[in-house]
Amino acid sequence: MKPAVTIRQIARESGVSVSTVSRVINGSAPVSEDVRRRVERAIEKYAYAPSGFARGLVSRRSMIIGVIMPDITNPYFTAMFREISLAAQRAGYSVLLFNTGFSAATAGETTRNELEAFKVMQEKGADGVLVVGGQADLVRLRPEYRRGLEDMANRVPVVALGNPVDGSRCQFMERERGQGIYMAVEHLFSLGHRRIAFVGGETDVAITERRLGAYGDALAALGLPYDRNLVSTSDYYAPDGWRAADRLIRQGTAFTAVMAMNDGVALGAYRALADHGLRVPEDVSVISCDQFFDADYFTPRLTALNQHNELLGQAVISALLARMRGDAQSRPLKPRPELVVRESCRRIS
Amino acid sequence: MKPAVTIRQIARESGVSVSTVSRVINGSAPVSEDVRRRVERAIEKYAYAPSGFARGLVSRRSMIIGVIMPDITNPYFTAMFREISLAAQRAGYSVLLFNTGFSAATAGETTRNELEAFKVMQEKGADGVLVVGGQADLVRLRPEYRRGLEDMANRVPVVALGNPVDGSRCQFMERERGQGIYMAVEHLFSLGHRRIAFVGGETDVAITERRLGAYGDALAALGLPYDRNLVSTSDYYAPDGWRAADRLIRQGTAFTAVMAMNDGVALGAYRALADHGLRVPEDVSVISCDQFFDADYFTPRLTALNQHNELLGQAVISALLARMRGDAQSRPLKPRPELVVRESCRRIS
DNA sequence: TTGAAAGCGCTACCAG
DNA sequence: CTGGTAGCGCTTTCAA
Repeated sequence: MKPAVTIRQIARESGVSVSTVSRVINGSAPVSEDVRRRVERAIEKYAYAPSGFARGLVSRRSMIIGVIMPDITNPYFTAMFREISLAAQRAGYSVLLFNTGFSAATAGETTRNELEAFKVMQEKGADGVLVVGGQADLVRLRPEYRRGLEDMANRVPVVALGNPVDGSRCQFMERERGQGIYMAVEHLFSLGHRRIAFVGGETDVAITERRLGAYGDALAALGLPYDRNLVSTSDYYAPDGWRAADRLIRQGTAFTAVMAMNDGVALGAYRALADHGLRVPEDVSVISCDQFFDADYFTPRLTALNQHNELLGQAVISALLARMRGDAQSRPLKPRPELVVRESCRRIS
Repeated sequence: MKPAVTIRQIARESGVSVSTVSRVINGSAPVSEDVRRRVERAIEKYAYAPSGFARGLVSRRSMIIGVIMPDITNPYFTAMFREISLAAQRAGYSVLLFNTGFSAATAGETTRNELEAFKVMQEKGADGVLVVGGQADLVRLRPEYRRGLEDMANRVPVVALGNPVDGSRCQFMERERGQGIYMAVEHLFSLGHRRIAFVGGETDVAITERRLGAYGDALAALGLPYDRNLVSTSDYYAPDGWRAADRLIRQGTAFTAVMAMNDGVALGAYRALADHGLRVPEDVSVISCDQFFDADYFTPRLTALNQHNELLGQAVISALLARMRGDAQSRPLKPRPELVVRESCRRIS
């Protein structure tokens, strides 16, 4: 590897002082046209890239935004990440991504990863950090986590998408409060369904609890009884949807419709249903509470709630950028869920 | 935001010199037990995090690995990223991820993003960088790209997963050379299929060209004619699979099986087939050339080539880490594709 | 419009 | 085993 070229070499090469080179790089003060050109030529010639270390040391800015997520493999996070990354780049920032592997089931071990991420963000001098899900999504946080999060928030602006912790210095933003669930239950109800199952999601995770709560409330509002045998939780992916639906079917609970936590879970549910000779939507209707990318390509096309995760991602990064700028806390837009009716739900009797 | 605490404050607080604090932080020299404890207590008390800027400036290491990918939304990249991220973290590195949005169709604009990423990696002092796909995957590279890549490779170890460029300082690694395609074609052939369509993928992208080449070769080896009406390219996602398959059907070309570029494309093809009243596998068999996460949950379960993208991710990051260590170039393991027979292909007449 | 010089926080070397 | 100190490459006064 060639040794990196420094500002001094550029200065020497163009016959000016380092201060002047710095000025042309940052446009921080007027420089004569002639000098500017000479300097730019030298920079070009040596493919000079100013050292972020040195810059950061004096400017106290890294132009790095940290993003901490549990599982980039999950389309929900992926969709958000894409927006975050895009907005960050547009604003001139690079993104340091930590994929923590956090899951409620393994919180004992995976919390370490999150704490480690918090520490690293401070070390790298991130100008702002986004905590998306993970332990922040849990109903109850571990004390170490709270402390770690707070330590970080004391040093750098942080926006967390998760369950609010009061007295915290981070700004918390929440996902939908369950309004979408009402729409879904009502849709199913209007189609004649009375035995509506809920499938997928992990207990203790705020979003699951919230949706389950909304599901119960919606049933109650419609005068339907709440039957706990109709809820089969597991996790957020296709295998979990399969498992949860399979369990539901085997246990013999009668139902005519299933609400799946998201498209992944719905896919698994489709599969489990088919395995038991049940057709969608002829025998069972399926609706997803969180649409991913391919709902429109499922067979049958999947009726789903579009939670506008891209907008959520945009909202979260905007809030962080605003916070970094020191702007007054803008009222964050909370995307409103939208029911997209496709082919997986059917009117019955 | 509280001002960051520095090593001097820790030194003062624990009544020792900064050198000593540095020693306990880095374990770079023996320190008496008593002193070590005092220092550690102070570090803990102030939640001290050493400045990566200052450290990097002197040590010339950032403990950052850069990853440049075109689309984190694509499960192929996502699967690789997860492995990369995991291995990097294990080795003590953080990951700076650039999602460039590169696509062959918009190379004109998106190449800028890649070049920008190269520059940023140098500025941030990445200790190594991984270029996964993007323009590196194209059959022909733009000169600016080559230059940008080379400039970066002159300063930092880089491993690129893509079409090899000779005379380059980056280490190139390639994805499968089409062996899997033979297996797929043979499988279909052995099931009695003679009219095998190829769907999805963008022309000019190395992997597509390679697979198309292998497809042609396999047909030839089996004594089957190559009918260009049987190939319908588009892109790598479900909508593209739909479009390509739909076009194929509408144009009236006869076929009994389709090879889809990947699971996303296969999903779209399933959909297009269904839209035309064609059943899988009764009327048409479908096979995917690149299995993603949910093949086993499709209905019917999707027969696919497992290209072991996770292993690829591991191979790529291992190669980079080795390169960073200055190890001799280890012969990189190239995962061998594996045909996973499920339910989407059927024996015919 | 330009240059000189003082650090930013840390590591590493040199003394002791 | 410990402390002092010289930079690392840059930005930012302060003078000229």
